[in-house]
Amino acid sequence: MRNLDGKARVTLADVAAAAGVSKMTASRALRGAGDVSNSNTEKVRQAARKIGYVGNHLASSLSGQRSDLIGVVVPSMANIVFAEVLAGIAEAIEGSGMQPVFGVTDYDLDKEYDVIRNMLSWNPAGLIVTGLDQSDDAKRLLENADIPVVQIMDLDGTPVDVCVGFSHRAAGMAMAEALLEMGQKSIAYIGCGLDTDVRAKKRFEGFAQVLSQAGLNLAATRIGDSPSTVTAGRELTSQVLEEHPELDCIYFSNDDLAAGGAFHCIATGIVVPDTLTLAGFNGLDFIESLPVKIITSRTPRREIGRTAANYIINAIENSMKSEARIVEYTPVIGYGN
Amino acid sequence: MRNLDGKARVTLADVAAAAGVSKMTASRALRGAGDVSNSNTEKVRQAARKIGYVGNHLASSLSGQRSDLIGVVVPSMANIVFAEVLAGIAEAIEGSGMQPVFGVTDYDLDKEYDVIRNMLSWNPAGLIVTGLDQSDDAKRLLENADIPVVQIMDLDGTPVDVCVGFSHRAAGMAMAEALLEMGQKSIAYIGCGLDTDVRAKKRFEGFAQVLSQAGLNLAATRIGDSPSTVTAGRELTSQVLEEHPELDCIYFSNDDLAAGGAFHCIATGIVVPDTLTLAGFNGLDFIESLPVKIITSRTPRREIGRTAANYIINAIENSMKSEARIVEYTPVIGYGN
DNA sequence: ACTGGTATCGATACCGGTATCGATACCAGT
DNA sequence: ACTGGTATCGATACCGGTATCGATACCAGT
Repeated sequence: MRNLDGKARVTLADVAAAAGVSKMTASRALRGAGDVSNSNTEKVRQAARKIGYVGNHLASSLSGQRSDLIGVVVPSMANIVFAEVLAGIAEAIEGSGMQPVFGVTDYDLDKEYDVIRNMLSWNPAGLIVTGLDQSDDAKRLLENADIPVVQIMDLDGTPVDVCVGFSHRAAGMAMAEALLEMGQKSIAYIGCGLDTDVRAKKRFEGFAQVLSQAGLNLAATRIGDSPSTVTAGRELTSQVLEEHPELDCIYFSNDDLAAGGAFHCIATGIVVPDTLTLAGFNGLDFIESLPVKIITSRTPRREIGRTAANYIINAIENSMKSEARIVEYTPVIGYGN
Repeated sequence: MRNLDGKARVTLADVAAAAGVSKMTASRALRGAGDVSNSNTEKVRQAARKIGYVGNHLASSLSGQRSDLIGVVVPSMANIVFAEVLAGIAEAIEGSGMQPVFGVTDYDLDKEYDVIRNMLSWNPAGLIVTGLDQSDDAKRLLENADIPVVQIMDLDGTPVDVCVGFSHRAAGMAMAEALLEMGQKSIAYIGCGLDTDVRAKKRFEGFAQVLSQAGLNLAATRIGDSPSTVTAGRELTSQVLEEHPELDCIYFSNDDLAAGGAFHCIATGIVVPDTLTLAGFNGLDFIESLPVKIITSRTPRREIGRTAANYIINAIENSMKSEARIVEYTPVIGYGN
């Protein structure tokens, strides 16, 4: 790396020399670490500005035995939900001097282990990991990491440290109750990728449980292998309705699929929600703008990201790991927003 | 950080001791750097595995004068387009030992400068930055960074180093030509946030230029301040059509707005595309599943991310910065996919 | 004049790796 | 027996910061 003049990198030693103090004093002055006179602090700051000192996070992190990196592990980036989580994290981190690094697991436990392990080798200040269902090996890594670890987006399980999210099981149950209360009788379920997306599966289980407790069986269950896309939702809905034209309600594993269902209904003239009620999950922004009303559970993705990042920042500033703590959100059921 | 037994971190020195060689030999063996006998290589590998050595990227990066971090700067994470770019980057990086770090600029030039500067202080191996329109200060940082820099998603301007993307101006022009060829006469434009989203603005300019060269003025132009959301698109479309019911075509600054327009039409019974043609930009996956056909320009977001990351990885492995190079994609106009 | 406390500063060691260079051993060729 | 080359290894210095501890100066109180 070169500085603005194309010379070799400007180091703290250069600043110290320019200010006429020792490296140590320069270091303290720039960090505001105290034990420096006002006049020297000012001299160092001016020198740093003048010669364009930037600082080297690698060095300070190595020396300080802790980096300013915050590791974020998400299952997918093709899903707007996790992108919004990252947005919340970036928002909370901004101005704190921390830097978020991310890894994608593709809903694969082995890959997740590798990603976590690789992240730990950066000595991050904290880790934000999606979900509670890591492999045992991965959990052990997290437990022994000796840094704040926040597991997000789920509550159904035993957190390693702190946990910020909501219960998917409860969310599925709540949706079942809401639909039953609306008087739905012939209810189908459509989902995708339940073998890898454990949280979608939890919702499904909670949903089915409430129905069966109410003495109702799912009129149809259709679980696809493809990713949860609008296109898949439209296709699966078409298939299910062909076999079960009598349905009066479909619960989808998420809003993308549900939107696909809505599009199928619009295209084929099925009146939603009068003839057929559609329900999704997440409360994506565009749901409220759809030309037909579909029900969804609004989840606070961005807020979860923000809360998780803030927790880590606080834990670092107070240089301590708090006792295990859980922040629970409750998805709100409604028509879009 | 602690190892699996709760002891203090396992270092290379521990591995070396366990294998009965020097740190240097252990280092070489684990990196496959040569100059190590086969027997010692094996001993070191086994020792490392046995005591659970993980390595410390901070130390190796600092020592090696270059980190394995790849910095990624995007304007927003609430937009699925950039999330997909990140997905492509993560995909390409996987298994290379690199780690992506990201920063969000919120379309703010000052914030962008800060983010870039902050990233450089991590001595990244390379930088992927969205767009060509950084501030002069930020450009100077990039030019002097002495690492591969890839600017993505745009081609209209002068790249600092390598450039992977497409021309937004040309994309806007192409869409105008396509719509003219279809016989559209009374064309409106609806966009959001053009003062900050320079790429959307370039598309608009190219679009308007072709129309005016064809002797056509925009029948209406509506530029909102809100973010480009489906909801905003629906609302703005409603407003524009109220004032200009005679329109036969609307070009939106992106697919989200266009989808909002489509939803408005569906809700109010306007037949798309027979009565009103709608055109967007990006080719988001769900466009092809909409119950009405809208035109869009499909952009290879994921591929751009992948290409950019691969370029950096190659540049590092060949330990050289190639001459300035441009990878140009051409968005494909059509109905969805 | 002496004592104890506070403010300020810098020398030194260290974080955990890698680059560099010299040392050593061994071998083939003459 | 001597020479030159190659393979292998490790001592040392270094990357650019920060923690720690001791040194110094200065001041107020007696």
